[in-house]
Amino acid sequence: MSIEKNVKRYTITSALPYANGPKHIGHLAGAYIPADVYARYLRLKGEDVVFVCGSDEHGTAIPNQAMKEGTTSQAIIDKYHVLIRDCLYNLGISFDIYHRTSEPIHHQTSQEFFLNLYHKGLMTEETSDQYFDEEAKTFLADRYIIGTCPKCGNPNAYGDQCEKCGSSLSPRELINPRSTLSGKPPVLKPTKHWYLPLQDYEKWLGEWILDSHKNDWKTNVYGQCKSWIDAGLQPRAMTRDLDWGIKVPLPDAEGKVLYVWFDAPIGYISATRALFQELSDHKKTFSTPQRNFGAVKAEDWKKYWSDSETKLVHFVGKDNIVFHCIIFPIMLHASGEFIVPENVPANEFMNLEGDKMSTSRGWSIEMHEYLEDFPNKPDVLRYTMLTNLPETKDSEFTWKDFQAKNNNELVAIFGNFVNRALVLTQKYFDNQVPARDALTSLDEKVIADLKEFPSRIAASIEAYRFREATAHLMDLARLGNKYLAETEPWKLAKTDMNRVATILNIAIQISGNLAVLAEPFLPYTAQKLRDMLNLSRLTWQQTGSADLLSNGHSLNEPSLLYEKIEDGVIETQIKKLNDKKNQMELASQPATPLKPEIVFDDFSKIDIRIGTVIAAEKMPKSDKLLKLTVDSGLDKRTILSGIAKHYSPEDILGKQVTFIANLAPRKMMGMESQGMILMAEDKDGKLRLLQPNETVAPGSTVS
RNA sequence: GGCGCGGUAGCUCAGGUGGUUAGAGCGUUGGAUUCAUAACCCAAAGGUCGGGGGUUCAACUCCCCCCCGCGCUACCA
Repeated sequence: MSIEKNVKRYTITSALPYANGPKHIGHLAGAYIPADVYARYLRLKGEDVVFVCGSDEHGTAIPNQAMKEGTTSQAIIDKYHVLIRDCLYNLGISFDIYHRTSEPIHHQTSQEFFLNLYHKGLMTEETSDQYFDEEAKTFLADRYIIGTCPKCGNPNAYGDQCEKCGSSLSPRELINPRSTLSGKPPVLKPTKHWYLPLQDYEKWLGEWILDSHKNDWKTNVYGQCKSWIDAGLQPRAMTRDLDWGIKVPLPDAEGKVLYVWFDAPIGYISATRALFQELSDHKKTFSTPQRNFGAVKAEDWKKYWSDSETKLVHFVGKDNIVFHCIIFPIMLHASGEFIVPENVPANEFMNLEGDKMSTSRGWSIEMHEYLEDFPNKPDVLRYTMLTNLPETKDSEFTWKDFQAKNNNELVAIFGNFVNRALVLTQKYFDNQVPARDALTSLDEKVIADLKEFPSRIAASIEAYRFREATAHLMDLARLGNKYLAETEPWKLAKTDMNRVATILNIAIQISGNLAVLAEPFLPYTAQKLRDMLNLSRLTWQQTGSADLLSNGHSLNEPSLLYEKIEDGVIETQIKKLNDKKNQMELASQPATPLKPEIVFDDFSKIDIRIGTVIAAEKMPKSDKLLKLTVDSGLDKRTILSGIAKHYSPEDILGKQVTFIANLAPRKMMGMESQGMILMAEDKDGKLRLLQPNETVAPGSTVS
């Protein structure tokens, strides 16, 4: 059972975007929009909240991207930091600071964190043999080593993963490894690294998550954590041999940096620290304070990370659960100086038009693309995402839905109600808020209903049910439309202006409430509506009232809050999406690099033959393996082949196949495979049989 | 295969600890209306709650088995 703690302040974090490229809108669904709603809501309530984020700029993928773009790591992070930051701000994500992990204060914070654990004896040292490029004089990150995959024979498998068969590898498993830096085979050299013994904290995690957060964490998050904890944790290296990152602050650690997943979450702390540093210095290099923090001292950041009366909430996507629920909390807990998160309301993924979003495959809507194509419409995207957040399972974004949400809800319900109320007031009362006369029971009921909305919306937000909260907001506009439909003030205008005055007063009060209550969800709309109503910023506590705007208060000229989106615009986007994907497929897949040269003798050692599949069945307990019996001309042999995802046993039965006949037998899943079937791999990873043009006798050799 | 999360109206999704006729929005159909960006408002049609067992007076809700989707993980010599 979780203990309700007395919350004095909130620290809200959104996952740090990795600055190796643009980010698509799926990220918004997980980490940014829900966090922003939460933060804006708390600020409206007057809570003491900081909302921090920043670019994650370390790790091997940054230098990788630099190589791809033919530039430096620094240039990459500078470019994408600015791009991502500006997109997030333009979408209304109200960070108090958007920092970056390349800043000195973050290096310092991370190093202090590391040293603290080190000096407490909480890190273990281990020396192991790692690949070293003698020419480049550097240890090679897993990704920088290419070799033959021991599992599928792909000659260009990376040291951490074979992209052909998808298996995760360690560099030592590669056959004939070579460095991508020099092309030479690397040599093994001993290197020392520092590990965090995660397994020592299993008991603590069990108590903290499994016992005390069983009821208040989302089931997907809790289940994921339980799965990890039950499986047992392993020591995890917190350092790497790399020249891009934060130096390990120890004397014997030349050429070593902190593991990017060690330093990245510390970025939340550094960002908070930088925020208070800038506030106390009256500088705004990275900070964009969203409220008046008053006079603060640089050390005040500590309250947001150390005080038990602070509620820490991490907003992340499901890919980040393990880091934010297991590894980072262990770091925080082990340090003895920091609080651990109160909740990690991770969302699932948002798919796009029926397929997974992916920047690299071109199946995505990038944030900057949206902002270019739909300038001044950040709220439409926010609304569409909010109504369809993947809170309990993967959800789906479609352009048609985007159009429908805009046209049928934002325009037809929200915008229309406000417009009706304002236009009628302009028409009958010269843009002055009319005074209410005697109330009918309907009026009283509407006023009573209105009063319920703030607490209803608040309850949903506080339970991290943002989709539901958004629906409640729209229901308030519905209440307004219904009220006007039932009272028909345009008819009464001919007979009873006192009645019209009463009705429009109430309609205007509902609009005023919308202006405040919409702020967490639709900040640009809220601003525009406040301007129209000539209303200053109010607090959440003031809402629910039917006296937000006083009698005689002057309104400004009404204008439309939203505009319709025509079919053509949507068709253009769908076409653009498909074009982008097709273009990516052609462009993004460079031919795999050439293998080192061989001589004829090397080739002739391989006995390649044609055989016929005379029996085929699924390998029990395996998703990937097919057990084939092949008539090789010489014998009938068993060959296990990892093609189950591409061919069913019926597909392949009776087919001629090309196989390596003299490969040493190898046991897999307890069964011996006597050879290897050759396959062509298409760009999308599909495997296709390699067959002779016309049928040949089983056992025919290939040369 | 193991583990986790899902599988509810045409579509996108809600449905603490089992209990009257299973909900919302959109879409569809019909009605009403004209203040409003032909929008709003009312109503109806539409679901054997993935399939099969079981527990119970009673299950969408608990248990078991199976099928499908997603994620992690193991096996694609």
